[in-house]
Amino acid sequence: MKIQKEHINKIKDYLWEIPTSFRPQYMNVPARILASETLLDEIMEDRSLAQLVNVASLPGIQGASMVMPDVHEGYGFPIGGVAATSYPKGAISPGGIGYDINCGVRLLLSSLNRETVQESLGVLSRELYNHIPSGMGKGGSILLSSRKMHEVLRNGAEWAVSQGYAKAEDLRFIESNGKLEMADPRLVSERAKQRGKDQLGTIGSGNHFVEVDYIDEIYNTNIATAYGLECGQVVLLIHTGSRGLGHQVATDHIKIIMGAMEKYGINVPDRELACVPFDSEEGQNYFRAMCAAANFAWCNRELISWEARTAWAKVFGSEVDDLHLMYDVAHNIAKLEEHSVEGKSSLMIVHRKGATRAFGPGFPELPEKYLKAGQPVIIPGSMGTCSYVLAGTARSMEITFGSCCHGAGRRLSRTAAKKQVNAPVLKEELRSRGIYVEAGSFKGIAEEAPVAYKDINEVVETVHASGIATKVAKLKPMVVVKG
DNA sequence: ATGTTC
Repeated sequence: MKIQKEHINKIKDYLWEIPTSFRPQYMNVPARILASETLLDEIMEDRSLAQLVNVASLPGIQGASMVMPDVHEGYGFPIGGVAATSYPKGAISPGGIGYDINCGVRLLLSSLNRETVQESLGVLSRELYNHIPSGMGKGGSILLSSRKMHEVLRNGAEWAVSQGYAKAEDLRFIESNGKLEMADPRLVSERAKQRGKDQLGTIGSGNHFVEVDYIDEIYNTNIATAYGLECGQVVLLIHTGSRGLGHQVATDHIKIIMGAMEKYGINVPDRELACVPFDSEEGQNYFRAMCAAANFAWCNRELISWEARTAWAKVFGSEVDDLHLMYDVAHNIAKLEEHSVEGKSSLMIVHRKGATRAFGPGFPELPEKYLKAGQPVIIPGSMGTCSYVLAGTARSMEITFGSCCHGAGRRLSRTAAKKQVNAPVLKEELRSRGIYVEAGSFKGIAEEAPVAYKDINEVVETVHASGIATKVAKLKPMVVVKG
């Protein structure tokens, strides 16, 4: 099934729709695309839209299946996708969350400015690289006993605080306070726990990174002030997830759910969309295991922050009590949330895969000082390009179930990128532009080259212009640490 | 994304 332009209707600027009449035999709702004309052309080159149409067939799906402007194809669901299903009988589908459960990003703020750190960048990049293990299969300095693993899976970021690795004030600035109460560690397999036991405080590989940036431009002074952002300020960006543990949770439960579908009479057009009713035994077991893996990921980002703070103190002096958490947002997760479709409000299971939550002003979970501004939305660009901070809006609740894009989004496969990119040359090029790259392998650099990604500016302009989030600040990189 | 095919 190849989707052509003629199948897509323009609803309004930046919003497109494939109606249910395209595949009436299985689309339960329309499929919607948030994109500029340019990005839509790019999106049509891979299988993203075919996958988006498939998602519209999920049992109990509400409103529309949706993709953000950074969408690209993934396992079953497109990455950059949002699907809300009715609670409690609608589908839960692990493919709608992805293998890297609670992959997410956090932003830490320093009190230093660009000029002050300039001379220390070489030392800083090496200290960060040495303190934060990166790369495929890499372990860290903490080895969790099975008792402690249980505590991490149960308590998330809170565990890091209880062990003295983090400040209690961090917790208020993490989505869901870094802990999903539904987590049940007993539903995480022994094998998943084994894979994860030495992975706290490690970034992994692929698009995961730790980056030092400075704030290049402020677009909205009021919101920037509420978030604590100033022009020229040095900040730290961390992007990673639940590592091998979350991957194993997804693997284990996808297998179980594939085997259970038939007994619930569920038929989906792609086996990678495997799903069961949320309130079924298999659905609950997956969801509770997913929550535990999400907690592991939050604890992981907390431990990486601890390592970064340690490296920071070493370079800038131990008297610097710096790097305060601005916010930590998940972009691969399912959440139970109240949303409104056609004027009727109800509880839904919101699957976000490569999409961040972007709740508007007044949302009670927000820290008090962000209440009027709305939820911070952190959007990393590709390596060496810029990143953005935006704020969620009331509008996002109307069109995207309170969601926004999560990054630049791939446009070339990893294999295609490796063919096109000369990694040592790229590293030199970035260095000549003042960007220090510390990476475990040239392979990683080639796969993450800017040419392999969409234009982050175009993606951010799209979400800003469509009103689902509002631009607050632009970040430019100085140091990139990768696996 | 991932001890990149237990």
